[in-house]
Amino acid sequence: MLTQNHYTKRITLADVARVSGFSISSVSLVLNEAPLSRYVAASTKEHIRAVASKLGYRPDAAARSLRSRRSHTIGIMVSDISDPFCTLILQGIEKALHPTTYLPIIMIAHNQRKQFGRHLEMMMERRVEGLILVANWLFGEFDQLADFRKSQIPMVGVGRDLTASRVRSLQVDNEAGGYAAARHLYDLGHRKIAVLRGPSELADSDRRWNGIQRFASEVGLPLASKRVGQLPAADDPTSGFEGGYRLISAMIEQGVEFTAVIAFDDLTGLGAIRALRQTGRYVPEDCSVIGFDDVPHAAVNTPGLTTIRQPMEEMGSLAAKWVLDSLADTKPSHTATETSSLSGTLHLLPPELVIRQSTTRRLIDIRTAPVTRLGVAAQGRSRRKKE
Amino acid sequence: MLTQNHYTKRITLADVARVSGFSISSVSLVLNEAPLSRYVAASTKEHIRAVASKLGYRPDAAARSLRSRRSHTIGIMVSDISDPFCTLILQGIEKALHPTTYLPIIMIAHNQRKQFGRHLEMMMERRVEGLILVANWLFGEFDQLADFRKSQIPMVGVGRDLTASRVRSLQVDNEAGGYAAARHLYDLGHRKIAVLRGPSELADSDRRWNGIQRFASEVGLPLASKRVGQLPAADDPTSGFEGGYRLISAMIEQGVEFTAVIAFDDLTGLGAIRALRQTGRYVPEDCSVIGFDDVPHAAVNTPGLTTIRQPMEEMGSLAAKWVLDSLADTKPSHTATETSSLSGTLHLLPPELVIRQSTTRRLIDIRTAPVTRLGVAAQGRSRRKKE
DNA sequence: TTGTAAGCGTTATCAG
DNA sequence: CTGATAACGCTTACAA
Repeated sequence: MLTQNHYTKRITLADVARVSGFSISSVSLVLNEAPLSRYVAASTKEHIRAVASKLGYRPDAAARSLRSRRSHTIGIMVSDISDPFCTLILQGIEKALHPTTYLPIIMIAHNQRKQFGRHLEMMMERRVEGLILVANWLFGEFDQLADFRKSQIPMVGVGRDLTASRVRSLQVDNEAGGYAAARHLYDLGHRKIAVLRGPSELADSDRRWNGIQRFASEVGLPLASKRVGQLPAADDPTSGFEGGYRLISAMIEQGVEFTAVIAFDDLTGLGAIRALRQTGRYVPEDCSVIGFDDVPHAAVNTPGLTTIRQPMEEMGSLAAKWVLDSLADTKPSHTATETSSLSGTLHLLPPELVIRQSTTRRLIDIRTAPVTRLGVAAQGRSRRKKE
Repeated sequence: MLTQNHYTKRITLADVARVSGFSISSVSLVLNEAPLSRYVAASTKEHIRAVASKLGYRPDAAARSLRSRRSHTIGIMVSDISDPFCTLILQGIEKALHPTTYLPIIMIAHNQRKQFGRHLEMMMERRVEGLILVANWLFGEFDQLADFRKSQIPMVGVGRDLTASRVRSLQVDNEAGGYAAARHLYDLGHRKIAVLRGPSELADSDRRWNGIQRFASEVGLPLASKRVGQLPAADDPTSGFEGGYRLISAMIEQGVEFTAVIAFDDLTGLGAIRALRQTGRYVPEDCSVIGFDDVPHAAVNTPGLTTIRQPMEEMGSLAAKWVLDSLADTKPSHTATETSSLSGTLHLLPPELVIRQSTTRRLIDIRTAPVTRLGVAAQGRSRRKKE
């Protein structure tokens, strides 16, 4: 009344109290359905609620969290929102957080160091109660992470191994994925397999490669170095398309022979397909291609891209559950059994081979293979004449 | 000191004041670089700042916004985070907001009414100062929108026409897009053009169709109804792939002839390609396909999908600028020249034809057409023999 | 130049 | 069962 506000008059608890004729505290109790509101007369409750909604009362989040010292928010730092990999993880996080009282505060770093730092800073200021780091590509160490650690705020990383920054992390088992990819192609009869490794500064790249090598050595399959390419360093996850295209084009130009390609990720695989197609080769008839990730692109391509699937949504949900669990555990007064013992942990989830149409038996065997092996949506029915 | 907090002792202004030996207000002035801090001795400033950073002081966002009555946040409601369409708009918004002091608060509705409402509610409670609605698919009217209007909080919708809910909106010119698509195919010599319309409950669907019809009637091109299909209602934007696949499969099965397809969106176009391929037809040799949107899928498909591009990032930035402008205009005391006069406005941005490899001259003309017309990355060099 | 003090809208403790 | 009242951490007149 005194400080008559210009335009946006906000409805506060005091207003509801005044209009309803009850005290602020009663109103607060009722509207929050606090335990003590049990003793409030039903008629009173009803009246208060009616007034509140008639007035359009909405609690002020800032005041509430100032007083209660709880923000009820969980910070989600996403390195790149245009990458479907991150996006799907986000979806999983969202779903897990939805039934809780926690609100995800999403911030986007656009793969830029400065933004990471700035946003971590804001998350601290907003007093997030937990932090999930969704990283698809590079992710360095930041001062703020140390502060988060000190504040005992539960943190978990998804997508990348952030244990070096002492952040508990969640990731697909890249080694197993590489192994599965190699095995799939080998089982289809391929022996000359080209491998497109990821950029060297990505740890995943090595892990997948290790898996491939492990399988190869188990079955005695040689991996000629002329058939192994490596994507250049890049700070953009979609650069794989271009990279795959270039590497395969180069191999073809140099006369390197291969009947199958293991690509670092789906985009790289699609780039490979483009290169093959442009030189008159068809996938999968002339060459099989397998990707990694199973981003949406893979399924809608023709031919559908066979790939090693990362359970992205599941990863997101699991990460969210971890922080929720930590949050629940945090109540016990003494520091419990050292939650920090988990901080160095890296948890691996199993990948899954998704067979679509981009991989098939070596051509020489193809006539004898049952058509149904190619799957429902196989596009190979009217096979191109061999010239 | 009194309420010795168990674990998370927060550093407050009072702490900095005590340690530095100055008063809370001085510390506040200095750390905020407030106008009045001009009169503070340089040495004092330095000292205060040093203490603050040594102590690891971080202002409490809740307290700050409670006191200042400003949240410095802009709410972004995204209908579906897994849709690249939304994601790219988001990117644009982010970029425009980044240089400002406003923090985007992103909420994801997963295309579910209930979530929309719930999240709008939370945005009100968090006292967002502006609201951007990023909708790719359906978006109904919500009670909360009325409240936002009442609170004079600037709102803008991107992607869908929300003027029915009296929200100023920003959208691509769908009619022009449809027109351009039809024209492109016509110019390539196509006369039997199949059209896959979007779901009837999407207004965009009609607009694009109107554009197509307008062009057709201008050049006297008949659009036989047997060549026109319509996607079924669906609440998932990726359903277009399936839909396009089905519609084209059906047309083929019924012996309908066509040499080109205008798809409602890119996913629908990719579905069409899948159907064509599965019946032994190649794109673009046997049939051209044009999409709409230019989501990332379009570029990495082989053949690259020709499409009508929506300037999604630009749309996002523009939307953000609009709310920032409204925010700036809001200062003048008297209600200015009715900002609300804009509330019914629908702003259209021009689409852009992006020619890739999925469209080409009608086969009969193809031998005479210069190869360069197909673009740099044309995959048609080793053309399949006609059987 | 620096300090004092009055709130911002809630919640929670403690009397009545 | 209901009502004062004291914080929560910060900003900002106004005093000194």
